[in-house]
Amino acid sequence: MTPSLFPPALFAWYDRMRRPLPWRAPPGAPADPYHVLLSEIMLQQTTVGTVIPYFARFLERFPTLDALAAADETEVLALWSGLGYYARARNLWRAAREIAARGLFPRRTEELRALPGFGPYTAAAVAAIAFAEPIVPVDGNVRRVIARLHALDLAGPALDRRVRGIAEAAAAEPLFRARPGDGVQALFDLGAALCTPRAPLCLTCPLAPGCQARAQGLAEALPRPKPKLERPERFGLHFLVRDAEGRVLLRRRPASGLLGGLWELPGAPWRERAYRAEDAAHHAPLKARWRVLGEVRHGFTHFRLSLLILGAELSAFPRLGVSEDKEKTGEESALVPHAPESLARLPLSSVMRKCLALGGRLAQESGPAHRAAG
DNA sequence: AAGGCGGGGCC
DNA sequence: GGCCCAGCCTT
Repeated sequence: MTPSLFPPALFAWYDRMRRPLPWRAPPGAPADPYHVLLSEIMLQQTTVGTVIPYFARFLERFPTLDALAAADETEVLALWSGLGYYARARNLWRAAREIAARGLFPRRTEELRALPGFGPYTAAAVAAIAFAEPIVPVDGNVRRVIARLHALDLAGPALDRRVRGIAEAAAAEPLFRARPGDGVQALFDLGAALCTPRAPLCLTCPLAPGCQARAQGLAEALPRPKPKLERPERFGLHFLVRDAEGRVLLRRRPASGLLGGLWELPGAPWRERAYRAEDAAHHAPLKARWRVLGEVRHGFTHFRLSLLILGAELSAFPRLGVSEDKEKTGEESALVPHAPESLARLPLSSVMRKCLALGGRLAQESGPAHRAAG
């Protein structure tokens, strides 16, 4: 007897417990496709609590999909600053432009899948939530719920294949076909509130009666965690230099790759060996009396980063930006002075905002320049 | 199939 | 500290 993914108890629980998230329409009302699209892109590998303030700011600045499509890519990237996975911002902007140019919002999974940044999950989620297509998007929540409901003691691609098959079969269940958007969001809420990765609250779970992992005492043990990959340490050396007006020298990273298109403090390439303050002479963007401002640590998905930050104050910047556009030649992009009040509207990563926060120490303590790190 | 791609909240 | 999150893309 295969358990149902969408029993009546699930909808009853959802109708009582559903989270009033800002992109959700009131019960019974149709969801705004633009709101659903925007939230789903933001929610990729990102928690609800993190997304909510970003979602609000985006809607305030870009109330409609057409407004987003008409914006500059850089402004979208700036509004995305701190949210991470910045390719999402570019893809979101490109997707909005494609939809606006076409004049019709794609409604089916197949059409949504063609938009940039729309993989199998996001396409299915938008189709189900915004357009009531009976398809079950498989995210981390759904994978966990299904793995437990069917006691799938698998991992990796094998688990994904089984889960996908079960999700496709579940899409045929009558209760789900009557309320596809509520059905998938019920699974999300279930995964967030009850069927949690650790310490699941099976006692009040509407799926508990049919849950095979629960019956076998395996609920918390499934799904099996992926083997952990090691995170190597990398080191950088960056320079925070200000002129008398408080302007900071920044450069733009290449448009693709890590932190693509974001501004950063000039510095030396990130490497496996630590830098010392003495390396300033070789890597500094200009001649100055550099002081150690501090060390900034930051964790990325696949490596840890430790940045040594040197600072200096100049009365005025020397002539900068010899070449207008060096990016095509593969060289570093030009240094550009930025006023402090403009930083909030600039595409900046969280790690660089940490570095800039050390700038407060520039104005203080007028002691002698440090000669060494640590 | 595997790895690059952010960041923060939680235990 | 490690783990996980409403994943996608490239190789």
